[in-house]
Amino acid sequence: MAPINTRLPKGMRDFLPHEVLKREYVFGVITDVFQTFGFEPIATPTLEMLDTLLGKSGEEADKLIFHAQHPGGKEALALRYDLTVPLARYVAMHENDLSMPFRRYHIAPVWRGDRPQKGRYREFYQCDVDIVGVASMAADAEIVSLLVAALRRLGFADFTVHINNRKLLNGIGIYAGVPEAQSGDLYRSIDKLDKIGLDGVKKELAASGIADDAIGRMMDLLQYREDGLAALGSVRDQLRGVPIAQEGITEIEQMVDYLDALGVDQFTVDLAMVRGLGYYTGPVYETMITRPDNLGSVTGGGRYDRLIGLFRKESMPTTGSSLGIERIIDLMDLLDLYPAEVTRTVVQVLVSVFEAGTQGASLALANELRAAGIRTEAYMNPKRAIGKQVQYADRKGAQIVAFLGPDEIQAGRVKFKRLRDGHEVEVSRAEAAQAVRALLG
RNA sequence: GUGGCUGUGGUGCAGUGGUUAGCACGUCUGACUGUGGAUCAGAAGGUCGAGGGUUCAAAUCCCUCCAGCCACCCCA
Repeated sequence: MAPINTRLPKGMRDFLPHEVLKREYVFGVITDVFQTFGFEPIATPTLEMLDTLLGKSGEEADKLIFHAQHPGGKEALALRYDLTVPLARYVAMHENDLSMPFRRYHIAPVWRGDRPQKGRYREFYQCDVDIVGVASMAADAEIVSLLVAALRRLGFADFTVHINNRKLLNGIGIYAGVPEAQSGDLYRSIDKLDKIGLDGVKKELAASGIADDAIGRMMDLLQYREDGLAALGSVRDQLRGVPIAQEGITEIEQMVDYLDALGVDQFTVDLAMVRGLGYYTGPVYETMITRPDNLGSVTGGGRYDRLIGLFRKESMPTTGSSLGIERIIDLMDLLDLYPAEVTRTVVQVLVSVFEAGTQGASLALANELRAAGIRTEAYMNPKRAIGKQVQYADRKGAQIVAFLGPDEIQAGRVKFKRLRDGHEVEVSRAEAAQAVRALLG
């Protein structure tokens, strides 16, 4: 009989034990940083009503939403596309039970019917942190500060948070005279500045049918981009007659002040950074790893003061970011950032078994070690040669093997061998757990 | 949705028209009935991604489809 073939849905993966252990380590570090900053955990269903998700993140996003229909189902359901839109729904639904401002984090899988490629999957985890109910740029600065802290805690050193502001971008569009309908094309082209250069942007804008004089004015502004923070003064002068741009610039300046207060300096003001999602209204930020530079951004977020307003009468100012955990994990491997205590197996001690008659004694020893909080596996097949049992322990990455043969049992003792260096000790049963701890060092 | 590359035992590969498709690693058994990454001997494991075509003959050439990877679009 032909076995059933084993393929997985496109863009979805299985994880081996050692991979899960690494992922859990990353989740753990990030969770710890989130909590240190005073954020609370929440959870929401993987499925939402389709209407909850549609039309929130932009047309492109709608096309990538996974529809999830039960054969007899009457209501249209979908797998969540991100954790931000569910948050907006959640806040509107539970506002009675939440104290404002509400700071929450959420680590969970999301689904996108995207075409997979490097660092990109159809099912992947996002780690979101958001502050609901604070209009001040202090909230935005705190989010950025948190992102920097989390990345540093994971061991990243070479990265930069790029900061821009949607109001400023809008203002630039207005100043250049680009019609509202074409602002999407405009932003998209600007965002590619790094990839295609000023000339490339110019060509793309022309191809989108944007007027030459508008392009010229755009180019004048984008030239300041290199100056980062220092560009703001020139841009402010240039955009003197555009109130929305002035507002955006003021927001950036305030944010920068707060970042200084928080001791954050790993950021840059980047006039050409645009975030694709449709709901952003103010500051936007995105982190680029600067050393290996092929995996794209590793965090992305911004302020979306109007999103919650789609789910209740009045909106609430909200800002937050998502950490792209999958890319972070890929990079952790690439840069070898895992500490030694992240091991390939959960097992610290493998208790070997010599013969059928001593299996009970081996189990009893395992039980004692477990009671002392040591992660212990008892080998189950007494017929298997001891050498093979040691080999098994070594292959799977266990650190210590316990030997408990007739001689030791007779003497009330036990022998432990540390596989890393072959070092062996023999101790009384009463000292077993202590000896293991010493060997684990 | 568009384009490029790839598809041979569990994994990584060789084999570019000619007898029963090879190799390495892994797995299993034994030499070794109280101790690991070694050595030796042996074994299991493949409808060569699928279907069609060309040919006396196809893993090899042609067509279609499927899948994977990479890039674009977009995004974490």
